[in-house]
Order: sequence, then structure tokens, then C-alpha cells
Amino acid sequence: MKASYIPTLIELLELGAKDRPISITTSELGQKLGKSQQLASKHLEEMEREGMVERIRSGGKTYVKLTKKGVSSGAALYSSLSRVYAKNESETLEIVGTVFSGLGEGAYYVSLKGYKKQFLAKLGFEPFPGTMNLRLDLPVYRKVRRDLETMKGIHIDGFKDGKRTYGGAECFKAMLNNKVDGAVLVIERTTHDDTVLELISPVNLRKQFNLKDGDEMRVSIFPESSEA
Amino acid sequence: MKASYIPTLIELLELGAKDRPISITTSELGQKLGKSQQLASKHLEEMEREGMVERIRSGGKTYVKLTKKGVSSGAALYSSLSRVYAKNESETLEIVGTVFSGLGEGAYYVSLKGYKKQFLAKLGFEPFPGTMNLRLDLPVYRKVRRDLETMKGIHIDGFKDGKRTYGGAECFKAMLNNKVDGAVLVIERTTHDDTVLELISPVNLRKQFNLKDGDEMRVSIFPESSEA
DNA sequence: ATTACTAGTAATCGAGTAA
DNA sequence: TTTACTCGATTACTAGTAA
Repeated sequence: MKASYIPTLIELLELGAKDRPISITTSELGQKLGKSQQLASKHLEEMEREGMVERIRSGGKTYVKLTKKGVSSGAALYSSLSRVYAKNESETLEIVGTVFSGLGEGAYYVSLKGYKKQFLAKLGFEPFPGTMNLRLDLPVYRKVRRDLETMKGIHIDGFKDGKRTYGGAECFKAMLNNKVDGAVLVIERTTHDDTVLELISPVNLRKQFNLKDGDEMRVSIFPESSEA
Repeated sequence: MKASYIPTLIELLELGAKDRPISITTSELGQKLGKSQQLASKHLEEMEREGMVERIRSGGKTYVKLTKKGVSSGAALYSSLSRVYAKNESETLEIVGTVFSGLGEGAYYVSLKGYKKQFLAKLGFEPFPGTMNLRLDLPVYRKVRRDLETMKGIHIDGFKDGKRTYGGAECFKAMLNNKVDGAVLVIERTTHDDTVLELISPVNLRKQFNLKDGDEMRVSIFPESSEA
């Protein structure tokens, strides 16, 4: 997104266009921005072309709503600034969830060379082939899970192998059940499910802790400090 | 500040120029921004002219530090975005803590007519004379406790009785141990202790749940839906 | 009312290069 | 090396006005 659109994006966010279509004219928007009507019109036009906003015309009025892309562009800005201005940085985040069986496809992805090499280099271990899925039942842990989405972790790059593209992810180093090292895996997706936490570890966690579905597991997450 | 400088400002913030002079060349800055060296140079020049940054030349290197004005420009952006993104609304917040004995002065305050009347009117109950103190041992609950500080609850006004002044507070309706109604009391203080949660309830909680010091208690908090 | 096109100006930006 | 100048291209913006 172009830097000159940032004030417009923020204005739309403040007007509530994140959650619902808002009724606003280009004149009003221009005035709020301290710019001309024509520029507001152009910004909306261009932002629509870029997929940041949707415009709906109804009953002579124009309604503007930010798309998922628009909302997440703002969230990216917010996240950058949070790292600088939010004070609760290098503390430990705690999440407790219950073990459940996923589709088992985690083992496949984690074993791909393109990922495995990065895990070793950036996390310091080669993951056991398989991910551990935790279901987060308590709202308070789902909130922490959502906080992770906005935080900067250890970035794992996506890659291509000729056939298809594999997406990137953010990792957060973690201590599992206060005993075993591992990492939380936050995969870049379009849809965010805040009820599931995905873990990798150098060891077979089910074996290590003798876990079966429904058992509880505690994850202590160590966010990266904001130093660049 | 010009919109086109926002990414530059954010980059400098992320590099730590908020707290100390950072050593950076215009080439490096330009590269980080995905722009040219010349532009980075111009941005720094212009931002210095506007009083957003200071540049110090020492030992052949150039150091850049944001001024108070620069830091607060970033803070303004952050605050706008916070209002939009930092809301944890209408969900239930969960806190678990352990019972401990306070100084017992809670009973005195809660019984004051100036407060008692407001509790009845705004919370719908007259509190049992005495507050329940929970110690928050887990960091995750202390985080929720801090979140409460920034949230708007049910406001209890302060008052004067001729002799002295009594401060205000924010209340959050809560369900205690999934059974009894009550409220969390967030007292307006200068010092914030995020390890203690203070509760009021129409009933004697120690008697109701047969609690002694060290026992656990679960608090489900219902934040007001309107935003602070 | 609106939104958005056209035409023109001002600001922004990058390449080349001086200091 | 570094920073910052000139200059030409591009982009951001406004005024006037059509639709």
C-alpha cells in the first residue's frame, strides 16, 4: 500500500469501517483528511482497485467498508507500533490447551526440506515429524492466541518447489509443560482460528508426556524482544 | 507530518531511535524502506527541519535519534490504531487467583454511604462489607489484570465528606466460581499492582465457598461493550 | 446532492554525481 | 566510503466541471 493512503486508511478505521459499511461522502472524507474531495475520491477508487476497501451504493448513498486486506494492513501498522510503544514486552505468555488429533498433515509439512532447514537454523532444532495441536477452550487463552497474530516472532520463509508454493509462518520459542523446548507455529493464513495452537518440538510430545486426546498441556511462550 | 514520512518514522522507531541515537547510513535506511539512498537522505533532512529527528555526526558516522516531537507523532498514530485494534470487547475475561487476607480496610471503604449507594444503583447489589483479595500468580492473568486498567467499566465516582476525599473506581461485573454474582473493583491509584484482584459481592464469599487463604477462585469478567 | 473526469501544478522520487 | 546536490520522470494533489 502507498504511504499516502495511510491517513485515509486510519480515518476509515476510526470511522468504524473495520466492522461495518459506513455511509460517507468523498467530501466528508476529504474534509476529515484536510484534503480535497477529489483526492478522497481517488483514494477510495485506488484502494478499491487494490482490494483494500469495498464500496456499496445504495439509496443514493455510498457505503465504504474495509476488506480483510484493508483491516490487516492497519493491523500490520498497529503491530509495528505496538512493539515500540506497548510496555509488556519480554514477558512470558502462558497458554493452556487440550490435546486433540489434527488431520496429520502437519508431519508432511514439517518434514519438507525447505522448512526443516529453517527450523534448524532459526530455532536450533529439527522438529519431530508431526505437529501437536492444542484446542484452546478458555477465552483468556484465545485472547493470547490472537495477540500472537499481531506479534513479530521468528519468521519462517515460504518457498516454491516447482510444483507448488508453500507459505511462510511465524514461530515463537516456547517451553512445553515447563520441561521440553519447542515452538509455537503461527501459519500465515487468510482465516484465523483462535481456538487452535500448533506446536513443534524436537521430541515426540505424545510419547514424552504420554499424552492422549483431551489431556492438558501448558505452553510458556517467549516473545522476541523488540530490538532490531 | 507528511504522510510519506510515516514509513520512515516507523522504521526509525523499530530501529530503536525512540530511546537512543542509532548509527545508520542513508543507504541502509533507504534499503530497509525499499527506497533509494537519496530519498532516505531527504526524509532525514526534512524530518530534522521539522524537528522530528536529531542527527549527530561523530567519528565519521551519523547517529539518528527521534526527538520528543517525533516520538509523540508515532504515539499519536499508535493511539489511533489502538482505539481500533486493541479492543477486547464483549467477550468474557477469565482470571484465576488465590485467596489471601488483605489489611481488612476494604470493609470500611465499601461500607461508606457515598460508595454503597452507587454500588446499589450501578451494580444492582449492596456489597457485603469486605472485599475479597486474590493474588494472581500466573503471568497470563496478570496480563488480563493490566488489560482491565485500560478498559472502561462501570464508573464509581469519588466524593468528599468534609474531612477527606475518597477516590473513584471502575467496576466490572463478574461471575465468581461460576456461581455467585459480584464485581471486580479497579481502584484509581497512581501505582498499579497487577498481582492483586479486588472483588466485591453481595454475599460473604469466604463463607459461601468455605474459602481459606491459598484457595483458588475463578472470576469470569463481563466487560462493558462500549469502548473506552 | 453526489462521484469522478480532465488539466494543470506541486511534491516526491531515483539516477547521476559532486563534495 | 559517506551525504546531498541537480535534474528529469513520476506521482500526489487541486480546481474546474461533467455526469
